[in-house]
Amino acid sequence: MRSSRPEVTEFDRVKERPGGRNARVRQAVVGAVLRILQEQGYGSLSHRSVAALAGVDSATVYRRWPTRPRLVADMLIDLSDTFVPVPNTGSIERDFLTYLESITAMLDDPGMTKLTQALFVASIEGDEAVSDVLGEFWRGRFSRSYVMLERAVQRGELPPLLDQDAVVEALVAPAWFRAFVSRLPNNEAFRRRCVGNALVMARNELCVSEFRRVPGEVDC
Amino acid sequence: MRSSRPEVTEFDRVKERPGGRNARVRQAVVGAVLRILQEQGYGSLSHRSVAALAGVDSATVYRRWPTRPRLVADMLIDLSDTFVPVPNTGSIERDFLTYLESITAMLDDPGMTKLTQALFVASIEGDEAVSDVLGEFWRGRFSRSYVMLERAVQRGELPPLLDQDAVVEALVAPAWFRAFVSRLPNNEAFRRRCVGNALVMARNELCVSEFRRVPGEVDC
DNA sequence: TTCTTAATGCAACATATATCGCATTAAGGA
DNA sequence: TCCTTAATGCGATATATGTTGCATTAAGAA
Repeated sequence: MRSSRPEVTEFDRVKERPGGRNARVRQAVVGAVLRILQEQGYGSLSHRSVAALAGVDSATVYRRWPTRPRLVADMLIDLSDTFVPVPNTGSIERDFLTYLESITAMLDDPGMTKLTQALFVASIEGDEAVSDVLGEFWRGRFSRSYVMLERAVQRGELPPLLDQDAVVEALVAPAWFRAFVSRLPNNEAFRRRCVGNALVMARNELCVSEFRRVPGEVDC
Repeated sequence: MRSSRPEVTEFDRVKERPGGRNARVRQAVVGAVLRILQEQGYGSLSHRSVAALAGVDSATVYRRWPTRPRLVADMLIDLSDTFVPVPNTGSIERDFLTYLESITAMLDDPGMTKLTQALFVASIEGDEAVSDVLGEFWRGRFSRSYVMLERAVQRGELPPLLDQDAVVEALVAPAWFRAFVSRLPNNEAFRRRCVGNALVMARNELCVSEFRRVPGEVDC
């Protein structure tokens, strides 16, 4: 079954007008979305509220961003600055601890908490395209931290790493888990334990990932 | 400033009627919430849809559960059966792997995915009381898995553990992180790596958590 | 400048969500 | 059994959320 839409040649495509008013409206809307999310949270994000803050008509917002998750996803594309700076202290232990402290500070900051929660909800409520955008966003954030690992390898603090995701996940995943799932407290002892775990993992990566082949030697 | 509500004695408290119709309505509503969440997801959960499926009036649902997150939280209180069985294979390595496979299977199952996502959204959109209920729910789920650790300690596979949360988090937090944040693929190699990491951590817990006091001996 | 037309603003409209008053129902006690 | 009254069902109402038609505006090309 083919669509009932009449066939069109490529020349029939809509002429887009990316410059001028088009871009101005997008900038205003996207900025309004960010402000509303940080100051009030996802529950206060509506096409109406965004339109009012951006100074455009709500019908315009509806036409270009049919759902709330798309508003969030499009806002995110412009959010190029990082939330979390990647430290460079000269020691991988201190780098890890500083980085994790920044992550947990971000997860505790009210504005960032609201924004992060909004990304979660948008990712869940949105369609496949939206969750792809958000997943790509987070992967980009965390891949920036790989430079910490590379510097440590160059300094000889760590062996060459096979899987950088694995080490960064060991460092930060428990903090996210506590913030959003178990809601256990996120204190200094907890962060030190995560740092120690990530370090052990990075130093014994081969052994850890293939533990089943050398069952007696798991702890290296 | 005191409330304008007239003072009341304890005897004036509302007489509750927990049995009979009261309980019947609650059971019908809570069951409807669970069905809607598993079959359609949080986006389809409305007081109207719940009322229709439960066979009660929507005003009744509004009166007893003013918000959607409260519907979810109250449903959860009745959900006493575990999502994830705790294995007992006789080997902590196999226990860990089986348990993590169950977790990831749960995170992949469509019905459970919708339900879990709904818990997330409800926790974010709801008030403090709701997120407390959901946090308590998850902590209860994961504390059931401590028995795996205790059996391993009794068998002599693991040393006595100081912090069971830490080990379980090392095992499961990366899977949650991938499912909801980075959306990286969740394959066999990944799960084995998580198991190996949790094992190393459990076997070197003291060393890991206090790495800063013995910097040269971090890898034990 | 003038012309074409995509995009906007505006208003009317439709539907969904939430609240309230009131008559009716039924649980639990006398 | 009858009585009291908390809880429900029903309808009216208010507000929020989306959609559509159309005249107007302004970007980009001639």
